Amino acid sequence: MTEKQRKILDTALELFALEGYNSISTKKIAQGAGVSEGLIFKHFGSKEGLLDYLVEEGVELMNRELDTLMQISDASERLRATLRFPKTIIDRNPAYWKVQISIKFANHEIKEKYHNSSFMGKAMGILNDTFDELNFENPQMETQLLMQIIGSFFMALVNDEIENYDEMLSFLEKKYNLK
Amino acid sequence: MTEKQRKILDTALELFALEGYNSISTKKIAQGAGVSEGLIFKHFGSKEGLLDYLVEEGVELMNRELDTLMQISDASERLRATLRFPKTIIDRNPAYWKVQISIKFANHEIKEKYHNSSFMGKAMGILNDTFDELNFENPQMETQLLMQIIGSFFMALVNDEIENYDEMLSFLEKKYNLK
Amino acid sequence: MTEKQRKILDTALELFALEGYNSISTKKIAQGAGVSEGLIFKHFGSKEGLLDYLVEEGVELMNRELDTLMQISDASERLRATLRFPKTIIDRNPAYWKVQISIKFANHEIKEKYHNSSFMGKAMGILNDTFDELNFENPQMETQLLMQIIGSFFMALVNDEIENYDEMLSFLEKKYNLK
Amino acid sequence: MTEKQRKILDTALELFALEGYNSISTKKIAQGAGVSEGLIFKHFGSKEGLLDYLVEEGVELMNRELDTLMQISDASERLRATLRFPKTIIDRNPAYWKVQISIKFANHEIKEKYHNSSFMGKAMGILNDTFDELNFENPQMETQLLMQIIGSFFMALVNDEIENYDEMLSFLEKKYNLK
DNA sequence: AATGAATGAGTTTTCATTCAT
DNA sequence: CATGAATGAAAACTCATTCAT
Repeated sequence: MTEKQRKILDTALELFALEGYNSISTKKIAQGAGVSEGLIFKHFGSKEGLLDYLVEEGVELMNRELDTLMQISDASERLRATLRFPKTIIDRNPAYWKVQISIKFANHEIKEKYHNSSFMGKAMGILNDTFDELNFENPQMETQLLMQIIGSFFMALVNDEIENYDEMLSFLEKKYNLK
Repeated sequence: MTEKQRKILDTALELFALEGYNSISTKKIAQGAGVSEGLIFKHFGSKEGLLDYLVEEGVELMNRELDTLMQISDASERLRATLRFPKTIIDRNPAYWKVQISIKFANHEIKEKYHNSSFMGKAMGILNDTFDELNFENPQMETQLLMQIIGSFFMALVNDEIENYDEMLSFLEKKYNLK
Repeated sequence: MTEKQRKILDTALELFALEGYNSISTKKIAQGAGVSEGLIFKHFGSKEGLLDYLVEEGVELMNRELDTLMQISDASERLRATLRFPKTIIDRNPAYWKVQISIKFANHEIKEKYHNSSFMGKAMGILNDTFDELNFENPQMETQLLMQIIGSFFMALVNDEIENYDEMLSFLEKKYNLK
Repeated sequence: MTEKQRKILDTALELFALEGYNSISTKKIAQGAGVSEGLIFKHFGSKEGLLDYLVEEGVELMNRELDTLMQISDASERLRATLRFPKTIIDRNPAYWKVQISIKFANHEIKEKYHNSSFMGKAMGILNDTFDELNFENPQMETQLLMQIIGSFFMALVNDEIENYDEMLSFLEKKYNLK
């Protein structure tokens, strides 16, 4: 990957997140990245091809993060890490995830692309096993509920809509008997 | 409001929901509504004016639904109704809310408009009072968490992403000691 | 048809003929016609839609010219008129046919469109009947040959590649025993 | 000439014939030939340079074919060969002439290039001498007419628009007293 | 000789909006 | 109230061409 290719990706990621895929023109991306508009199409084929590339990158990185999560052997510890997961990975790579996730939630077409992707199933698998190990009464329902909660936290965090996230974490940990 | 005015609003609502505000042209709306493109501008000034009108309508109806919720005197009953709230109002007016809510969640600009609107505060007020009356330990945190959960249910429901919603409700009611 | 619509058609016809369909941009047409580029698409849908319209117009006018030819009752007279046909109709509507025919012969896609069109069959029918009435030995072959000759004259005339057309006509009339 | 150079020429010839010079991009040629786009410009300077090279090649080969025709000493035989000329050379080198000729007739710019080229004059010279030797009354007019006919046969043949070419040849030979 | 990254001007087409009727 | 002709700016994308390696 050439330097300019990377620059295009970074710029697009940032702009898509700020104003949405539909509102950002390829011209703006090119200007932001300091390259010619044509280069975007040379490298990514189309505006949607560029988006695909970004989404794919996000999926792969997310899968790697989930692998890390999965390797925590102690179930309580793993559940605690899961609750902290949104914040953890956003903190580790702030700009990147802010935009990746806001793309995901802001956009119609992308939601589809993401949804078929492996990592949702993987995440549910991890959670289900965890609740199982911890002998929760209804691991399946617990999983489903927590997936919703974590999803909504992801969205809230990238939109800076949560101030007292730490407080919320303590609160949740108590609910899940982790304290 | 003339018949054509109403037709424009209904068509726009549906199309915005299906493909997103940015992807729908005024031409498509006009064709769908069977009116001339000019008429949209005569009545609503601009495409954004049309959107504003729709959002405003949604806010007002939501406020009325919340008023109904608020009038439930028994706190347990009220909390139960709150959990059921997303499904209840969507069932009462399926097409309407499917689109109103999917507009809200799919779109950048609209999110802002909605967010400043009164009903979020009102909803939080109701929830806070309810948890208070029910002597929950930390009403504020409970409120914040349940707002997230309910929000994510709204989104899941309009996208038909939840199959076992009733089971989920039972599960939640148990969590909130309503059973 | 509004005045501007007609202006677009006339300008396009002229420019297509001068430099070929592919080499003329919709921008050039709009500038030449003194209208906005968008108007072309409002009225004709696409650049190809504009071409279709022009071709269709040509087919219809050609059919009408052939009807006139067909109404000549005397066979010798009709054959003489047929030989003169290219020049006759080009003289009657010089600019129009110059471009219509040069479009037809210069362009790949259009050739197809024209070829399926009725007037080729109609022309062959007229010629065949004529040679029949005049008791030519092999009317079918005569028809086929003369169609080729007339076609090549059309092309030569619109490209101003023939100086001594009248001489050529006399020569042909002798060949066909019309003198 | 390197192997890649030849591949470029062959690919371009074929593509130009299929879709026209203007509609074929250098990218398509490069892809079809399995070379980089840059190489086309290295070897031929520009897209038009590539075209020039192709046209020149065609002119030279055509000239050689005409030389062969010219060497037929018997005038009747030569005229017969002339009538068969389009079919003869197309059969001898089918792919090559199909495209060379369809380029010539399909394209504006190329027509000019061809027209100034030597072989048209040479062909007319041969025909004129032939009709002279055969004591036709008006060799010049005969020449002009037959040039048109042969031209139109070339075009018809490359477009597969003639089924009964042999029958047509017999018919013509009779017309020219060759039978 | 050959590649492939890069460009900038150009292409067709879409869009929200205005205005005379 | 309603239409539809008309606009101009901007959209995604293509193209021939250059150049460093």
